[in-house]
Amino acid sequence: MGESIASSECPECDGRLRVEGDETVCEACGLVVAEDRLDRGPEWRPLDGDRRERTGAPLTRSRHDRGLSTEIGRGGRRLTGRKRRLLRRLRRQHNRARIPTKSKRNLVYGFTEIRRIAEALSLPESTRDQACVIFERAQDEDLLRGRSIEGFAAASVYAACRMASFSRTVEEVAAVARADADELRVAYDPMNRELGLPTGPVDPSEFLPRFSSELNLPVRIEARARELLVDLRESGHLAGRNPCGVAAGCLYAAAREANYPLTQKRVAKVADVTPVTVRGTYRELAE
DNA sequence: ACGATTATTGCGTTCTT
DNA sequence: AAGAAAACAATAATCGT
Repeated sequence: MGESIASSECPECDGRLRVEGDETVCEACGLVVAEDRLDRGPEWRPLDGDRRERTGAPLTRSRHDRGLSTEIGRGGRRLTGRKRRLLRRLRRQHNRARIPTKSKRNLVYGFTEIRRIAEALSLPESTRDQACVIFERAQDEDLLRGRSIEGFAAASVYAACRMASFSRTVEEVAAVARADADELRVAYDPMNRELGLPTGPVDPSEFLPRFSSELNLPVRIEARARELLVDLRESGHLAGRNPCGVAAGCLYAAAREANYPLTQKRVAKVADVTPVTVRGTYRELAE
């Protein structure tokens, strides 16, 4: 067989690949491996009323005007002073007209920040756009007043990741956002409450691929850790525990089982927990 | 405000080289 | 024998309810 259609490992980090919407993304690093947005029927635009009469270029959620903007360039410089002044005036007025209201301005700012965060986290487009949807809903529900836009931008990204089973910790998001972890939480809580986000508890297995590849562990160890995880789940041992810590503990146990050299300290570090926590789930596994 | 989980710190023990 | 890693314990901080 010539070129295989679906290789199942990420070319960057060997993480597992998953199809999400039009994209094939790496669960570990979020790299978009393949994109295919040709002829997939009507564009996916949730929560957007019935305005589906437009046609044209693919729309993106992450610009307030969904990419349908026109700019007046400053290309030719072979103009007389009078025409240059005219053009300059036109350009200024045009740019003003693009942003009709104050609230739109906030949207623009929020979307810009979301783009920036999503870029820093190498998130797939679909997740980024989902974050924009969430942000816009939050503003429509008037959740923003008295709270920071940056916090909501970060929280939107965090929420979108969780909804895509792509969870990042609030610390990870806050690290690249212009908001700290507290701001993120202060924004996320009302969003989760008022918007009724479909986010169940975070499954520790969502962290296995990323941790595993950061530690360069063989795939068989990650697979074994996944098995240990379902054991824990079935015996009800992971209620209320930090999912990162549980994932780290399973990786450690799997490595030790295979006599693969991996210290508690190292897994604990990539999982952003302490060795004590790793040990906690490790001994749970020794039933 | 409460109970459970986790972090932190310190220290005697076990494993590796 | 020396140094690192894992285990243990007590207290403080944090989180979910």
